[in-house]
Amino acid sequence: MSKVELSIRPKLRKRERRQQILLELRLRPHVRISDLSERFGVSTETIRRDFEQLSSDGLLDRAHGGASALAAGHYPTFDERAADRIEEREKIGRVAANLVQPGETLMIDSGSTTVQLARFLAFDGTPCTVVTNSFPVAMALGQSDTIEVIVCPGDYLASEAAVIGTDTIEFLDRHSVDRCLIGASALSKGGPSEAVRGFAAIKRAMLRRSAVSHLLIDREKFGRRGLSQFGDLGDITSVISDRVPDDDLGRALKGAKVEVLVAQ
Amino acid sequence: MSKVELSIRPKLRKRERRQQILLELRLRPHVRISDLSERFGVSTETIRRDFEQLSSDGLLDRAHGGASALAAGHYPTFDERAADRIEEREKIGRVAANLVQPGETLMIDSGSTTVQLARFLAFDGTPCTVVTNSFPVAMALGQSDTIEVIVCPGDYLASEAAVIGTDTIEFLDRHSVDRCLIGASALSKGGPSEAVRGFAAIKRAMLRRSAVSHLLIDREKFGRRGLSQFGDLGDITSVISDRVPDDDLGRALKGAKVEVLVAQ
DNA sequence: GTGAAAATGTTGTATAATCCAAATATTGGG
DNA sequence: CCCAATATTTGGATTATACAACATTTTCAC
Repeated sequence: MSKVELSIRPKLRKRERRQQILLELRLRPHVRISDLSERFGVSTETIRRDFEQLSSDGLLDRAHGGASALAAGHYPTFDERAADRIEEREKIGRVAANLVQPGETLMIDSGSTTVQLARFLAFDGTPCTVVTNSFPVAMALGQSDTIEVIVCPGDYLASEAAVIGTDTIEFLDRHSVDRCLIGASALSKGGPSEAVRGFAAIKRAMLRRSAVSHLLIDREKFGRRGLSQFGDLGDITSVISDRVPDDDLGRALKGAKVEVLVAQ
Repeated sequence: MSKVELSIRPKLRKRERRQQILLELRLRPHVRISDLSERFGVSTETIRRDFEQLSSDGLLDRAHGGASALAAGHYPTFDERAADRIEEREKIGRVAANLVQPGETLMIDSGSTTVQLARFLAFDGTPCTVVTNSFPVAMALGQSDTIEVIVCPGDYLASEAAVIGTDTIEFLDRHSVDRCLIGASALSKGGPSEAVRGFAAIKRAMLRRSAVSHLLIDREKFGRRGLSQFGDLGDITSVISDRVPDDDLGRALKGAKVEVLVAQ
């Protein structure tokens, strides 16, 4: 009777080498195949196979000639996000950035569309003060020296590179701003909703603390429903998207007197 | 008489693109030339030329087919380009990570050495709770699911990717931890000091709120004095460095009963 | 406008990395 | 010790990238 050792201990040499690769990637963002093969004294094919498996195990990202550590947050790589998809988000972000008047105070939440907004805001250099719970948003805005960025406290959520929790909510509740610009996982007649655990409360707080509220959302999310609703249509001043909502949702928005801005 | 405008405004398009590249590298560790050229709608040669300059400015690392973020933790600004001495910092970080006991609460401040510490802590997976004002530290720790990361609020300082200010100090003062692990710009007989504006107050608060204090500092900084001193030798439990301090400083440390740990 | 300078694009060639398949070496169980 | 399974190496065809030289476009001061 053969033991299950075969699967329990799938050979030490290979395992050890792959562990070393992962360790290396913790310390440097990128390793080259040629360097590793030289260092371990194995052929490049072997390293390539290691990369292949580690990559399919989701432990690293492949690159031509090497491999890199996984992105800190939940940012899809270039190949994942379709070229047209990011274009839509850029358009939405640009339109949203144009809404901001010099000297205003803002709240911006976490999300791939709001990061685009942040990039345009930073590029335009519109002087303003922004409160955010998102690392990428803060970093994008930080490139402009005319924008003051205030970061919320909270529990760090690595998958989204943002902070959440009661500290975050309390902090938001101590501030008041002219506008908030937030994303959502879905928008239906009932209102906007969010799939990421912990984000709904953040968005609710931002809606509560700002005079004007903009929802940045692409067409894909129309009509859907996320895990938890964080407001109803009446809470939103305007929706910014890449397409006009269909009749059903469109009527509901009109009924709730929500302005609809379509990018391009 | 020609104005100096030529150097003042070296074209916007290129500058913007390069900033986008750097931002992208903050969000993910590696970018490909092909992806960037497609995204910006420029030829691969242009991106290659961007990489070349950014690399010679010490802002990124080149790789075959792309570029990766610098191994050092804090994001270098245009004026500074000291990217080496990584090995020493890694050693110091490893030693510091070994000091942490499972279940402890920590405060970790911003700095290139403390980021190395964070990487080792995350790699070891030592279960603990960390309060930090540094984005890179939070992101590094976030890779481990055994570490709870609490981020401080505050004004975002882009050059260091960290938050500072009264919100940060107040937040720190509402917490108490077992250990703090902090860096410094300099260490002299008079005590540790810091060159970055706004950081001294953070470090002072962390020293105040923790039972045990470790100073992570490489040999280059011995005997120097930074802009503002943030404590005296007696405030420090131990110094972790890559070399024993010289006689003068060494005696002072011994007199103040500061333990000295030397990495390798 | 106009011309010079900078930035970008294009092309061709050298170099490097990938892929594939077959041969060889290594490992662990019996 | 041998066998079978798995790793690893090797070589050559294919593809991607690097680099340099030159052509083109854009920018901006005049």
